[in-house]
Amino acid sequence: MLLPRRRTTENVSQARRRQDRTAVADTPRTSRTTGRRYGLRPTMKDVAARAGVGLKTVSRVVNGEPGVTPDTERRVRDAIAALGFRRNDSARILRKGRTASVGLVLEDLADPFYAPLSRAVEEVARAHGALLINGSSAEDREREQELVLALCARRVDGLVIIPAGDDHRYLEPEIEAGVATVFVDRPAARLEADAVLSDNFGGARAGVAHLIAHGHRRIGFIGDLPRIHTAAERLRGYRAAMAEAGLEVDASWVALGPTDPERVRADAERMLADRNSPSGPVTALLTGNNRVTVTVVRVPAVRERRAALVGFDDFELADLLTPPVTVIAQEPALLGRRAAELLFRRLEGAGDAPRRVELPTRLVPRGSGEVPPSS
Amino acid sequence: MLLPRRRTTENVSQARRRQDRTAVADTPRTSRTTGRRYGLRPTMKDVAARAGVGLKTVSRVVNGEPGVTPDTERRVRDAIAALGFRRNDSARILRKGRTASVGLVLEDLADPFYAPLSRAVEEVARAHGALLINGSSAEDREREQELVLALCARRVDGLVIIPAGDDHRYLEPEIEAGVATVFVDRPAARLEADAVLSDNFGGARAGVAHLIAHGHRRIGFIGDLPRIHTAAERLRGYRAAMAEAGLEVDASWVALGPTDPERVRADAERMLADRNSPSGPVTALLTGNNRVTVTVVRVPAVRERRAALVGFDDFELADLLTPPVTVIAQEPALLGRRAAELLFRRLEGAGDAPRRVELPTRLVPRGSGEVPPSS
DNA sequence: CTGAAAGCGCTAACAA
DNA sequence: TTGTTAGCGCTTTCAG
Repeated sequence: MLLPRRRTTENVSQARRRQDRTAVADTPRTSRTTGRRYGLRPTMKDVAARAGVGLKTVSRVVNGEPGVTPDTERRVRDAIAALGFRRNDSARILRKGRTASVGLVLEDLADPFYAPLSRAVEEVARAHGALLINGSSAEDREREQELVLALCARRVDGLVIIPAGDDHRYLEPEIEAGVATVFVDRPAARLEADAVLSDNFGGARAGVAHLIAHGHRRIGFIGDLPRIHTAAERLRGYRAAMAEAGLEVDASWVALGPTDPERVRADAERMLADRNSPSGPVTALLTGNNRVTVTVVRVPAVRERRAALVGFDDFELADLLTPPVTVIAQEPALLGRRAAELLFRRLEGAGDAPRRVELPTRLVPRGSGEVPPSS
Repeated sequence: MLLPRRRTTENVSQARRRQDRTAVADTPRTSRTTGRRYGLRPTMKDVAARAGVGLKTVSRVVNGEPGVTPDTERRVRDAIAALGFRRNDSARILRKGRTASVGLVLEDLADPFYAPLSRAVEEVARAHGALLINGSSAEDREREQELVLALCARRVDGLVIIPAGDDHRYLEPEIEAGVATVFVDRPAARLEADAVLSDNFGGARAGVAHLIAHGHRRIGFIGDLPRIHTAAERLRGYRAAMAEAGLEVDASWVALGPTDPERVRADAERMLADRNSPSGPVTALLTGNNRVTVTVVRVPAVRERRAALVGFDDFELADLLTPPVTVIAQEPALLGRRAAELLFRRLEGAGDAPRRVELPTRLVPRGSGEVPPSS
């Protein structure tokens, strides 16, 4: 060993010069202002050397552990400030095993429905001193799995997942290895795991019942891809309400698919004008989520109150549109908060059976859902 | 050393039993399905032992390095699958020095302006194989610093920051240590650093000039907190346009403050009805960001076209309101993309002087900004 | 109150 | 082609 023993005055540069002999020459840049080398970080050892104390003493000061005299502490703090030391959490994590971070996997960071959800998760994580690492699956199963496993390799303590995939058995070894996992908005597939969901079935059923109560008999449903749990549940709610009212559902009244505006608009216009349908065009629509709704509100028949509309999910400014949009409101922030709280309860050791939490939805009548059927 | 030397058949449980003698009893739970212990992860050493190969061979297989016979590789892969091994990236990061992750600090994950921005950053990060760690500052300087330093302790390779603070010198040691940093939406304060901004001054000036061109002389400005760079720049643009038209600005026409709806509504209504102002109430408003705008569109005078409105920032459904809202549009996704691209260019070694990129804004006339002044 | 030594799980360098 | 050794920077243990 060439390393000096203790209480030496070896500094960062000296220490690193040693290392440089073996290190890859990683574009060595130099600070224009201080002349200090870029990319070189002082370590606790450097701080210890500079302060003339042992390594462990520095560790104690950095972590606020007791048992350090004020004078020693001051010397250490001075050295830390002089060197610009910042603890390397990678090493800490490696040693401690816990990362104090949780992963969040959702479909699209920019979807206004998920924004409050992720903010809520972040708030809870922050309250527990954890960082949030997140990524979007873009509704792609492979990308979801890739992301989740990357987060597991980072050894996040826990995961909050809005699943895109339809088989989550790949998570079994991770969960067994101790990664707490909570699914939100949609349940896990082929895996027993905690889930926090909205009452999608009941919400959709209530929305359709509302339209029926306002005289509609021919009601269309435009929803998301059928493999998405929420889309399937809402369709089920739609069918249940129709059946309960003794109404048949014409196959042309149901359109599921991607939520891109062209597809949605085409389906809405077809349903509202369909002369080929045996029973004529629909007089009302239930839209399956906020992306679908904000497209359908642009359809002339809806704007001109020739067709009724109830949208799943509330959205900003819904009450200022013409007509104001009646919605089935979820509470995305609450979904996120409950999921994150459940996650941290698991991390604190709660080991009871996987739980399924279902949050109620709320019908908010604003006008578009109370438009009477046009003959 | 008690450790068996090589090609032993020691397995995870045996290895961990050793460890257990010293480990903190960390709520040892047991899987209900497999009986395997929770929280214990096989390591490369375990895999090597099981496959009957050396540690480095496992490393080669896991990292796709060449120089492993297909047969050996298969044995290693079998062992990996049997053990449910997943590489521990903490250790990898510690050794390699690079984390393949970037940090994003913004004001509020749920603000619709920042959502596309963060999505864009994520897309670019993903394209470069990096994970995104993010957090919100909630417009609080201390929380920003806390977050940024936590990310630095994690040794993120780079940072994209929407700053809330007014002094970023605390970042100097980090930047010198090699953390690439790009500010977006707002520049760094007291620090030379890359920044990607919108033309806030020019945008606001164009918006006010637009109102003046439509006959308005008494124009109010409702903006965000004056310490926020964008708010200050937009106010400056407002004043410039007024001055260029030879119009005096009454002190009561400018209101800066937090964007909570109560404050904003009160200011708007005061300005639009102010009989105390020497020159009478304003006939038009420039709102300083999307949060302010969505509150002001609810004010009766605006809805009834008794006052004109131009809003800074475009927002979803702006064109469907009554009247449709004229806006000065930024491109939040482009801001994010350019910032992230600049960041990765820095990470790839671009060492030229800090750059300041300014993106143009675009006036989108839709109706509310073309309302003539009411006498 | 303080510090030396061991080792977290991985990768880099160097043998064999 | 494969394996051995020496750390990465920290925390833990245990001895002063």
